Amino acid sequence: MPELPDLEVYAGNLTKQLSQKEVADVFVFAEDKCNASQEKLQQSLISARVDSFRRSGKEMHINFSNGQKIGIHLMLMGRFDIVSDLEPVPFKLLAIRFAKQYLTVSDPKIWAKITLNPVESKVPDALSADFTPSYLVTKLMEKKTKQIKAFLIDQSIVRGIGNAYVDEILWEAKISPESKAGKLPSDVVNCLHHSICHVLQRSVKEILAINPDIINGEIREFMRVHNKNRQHCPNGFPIKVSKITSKTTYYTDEQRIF
Amino acid sequence: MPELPDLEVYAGNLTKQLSQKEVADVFVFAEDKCNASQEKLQQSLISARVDSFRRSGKEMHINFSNGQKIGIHLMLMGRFDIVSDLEPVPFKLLAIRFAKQYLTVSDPKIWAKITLNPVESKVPDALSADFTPSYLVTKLMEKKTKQIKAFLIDQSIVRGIGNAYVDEILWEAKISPESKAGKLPSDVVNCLHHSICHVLQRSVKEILAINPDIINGEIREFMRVHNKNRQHCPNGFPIKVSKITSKTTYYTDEQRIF
DNA sequence: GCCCCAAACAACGA
DNA sequence: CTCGTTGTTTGGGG
Repeated sequence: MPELPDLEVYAGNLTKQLSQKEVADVFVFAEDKCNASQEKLQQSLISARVDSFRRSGKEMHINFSNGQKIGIHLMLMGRFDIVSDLEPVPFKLLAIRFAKQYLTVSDPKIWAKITLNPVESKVPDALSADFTPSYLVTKLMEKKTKQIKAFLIDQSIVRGIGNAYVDEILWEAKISPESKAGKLPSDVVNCLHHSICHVLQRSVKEILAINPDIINGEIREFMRVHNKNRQHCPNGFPIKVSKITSKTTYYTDEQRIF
Repeated sequence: MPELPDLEVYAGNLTKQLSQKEVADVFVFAEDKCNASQEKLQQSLISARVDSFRRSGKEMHINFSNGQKIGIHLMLMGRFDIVSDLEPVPFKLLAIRFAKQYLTVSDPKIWAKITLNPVESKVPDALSADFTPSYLVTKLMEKKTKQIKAFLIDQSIVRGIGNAYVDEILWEAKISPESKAGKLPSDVVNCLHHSICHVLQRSVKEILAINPDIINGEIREFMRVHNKNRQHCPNGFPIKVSKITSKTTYYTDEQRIF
């Protein structure tokens, strides 16, 4: 459910709520969703303090004062909660106990993944400085026959863009999702790069404006086209729905195909 | 160009013309199209006699009296010729000299392939006894999501059917080329098996009736639907043309989709 | 709304 | 009308 902007806001709020807190205990409820045992996590984390929560692509990274890290991928339905009692939280995968509260990671589908000390990805994050226009050009040429929508949500090309925000980005850039990566003119590529950064950063602000303290759930009401509740985009064009590479896609006739 | 029925007729005619003839010499004009050098072929074949030419899938096999074999795949444009002088034959890949004539294999695209002692394929030939209805059923289930046209021309499933005859077969069986392999009812599968054998064997006779001595070139004028010169099939239905898995396909609305 | 794998399909070259 | 290789898309499952 959460995509990059949601996770970005969660990171700030979780950092605000939990930084400097000392880990009292760690519980793993689904060993097969974690690359380390409960014992290993306890050894690694107990008595360390939280430094920060940082988003990396679609994962959340928790950095601890002793240099240990935890990576969490929420997949489709995972969520964070901060609770005083574990009992009421259903579908728990992980809980970290602090003095008088717990951070839980839960997922009714049990698809979320927990990683102790995840390796740094070499793929640029969509909001990182190394995701440059020239990197984008190079990859577009390498993947010239790939549909631009499939290209942008491919986490091995750029990390963080998901199926909802890619529609917003392509709509803002006025590019049809079916365009071939290798066919975008260079002015359109520059426009696309700008739209990626602009849409994602603007969405962070829009989420904060609606729910400044959010650490789970999604806010999508501000979306321009990837939005079940709209029939028209802000320019008044009717929103169309179809499947592009098996994924539900919202777009309008304003978007040019290349 | 040549498909199974053409090759079947070539095999009979080449056997008729060349069997018992003794190999005087062998010339290889394109070493990269052959798995053996000219010297190796000369050592293997000189002074052996031709036993027979036999079609195997879309390949021609020449069997020699000393147990050696040559496999020839003509690909799209390759051809056999029997000539008294090599000079006029363009695009030669291979020539076998007999007492006073040559058998040549030529190909303007240089795609044809020559194989000394090809290994026997374990995939059944479409006209062999091991291509049974029950084999067909098994493979249809294994490849259940594959389009039936793509299925039938896949040489790893059954050898010998190409893009022209598959259209004739599917038209005779009244099966749409887009049908999924796994969805054919069992009576339709039996009908399909019968059509495969019937269309191919009948076409051998039709070619022989038109040109009994043919050893190259193609005869397609008798084709019911895969035929540029027809607008209607024999039943009067208009012939439609489209692309199925990138291949030109002729069919009519008589053919049911499963 | 996610990611993975296997299988099918498309694009290109020889 | 042919085949092989590579990369992309599809479909099913967790």
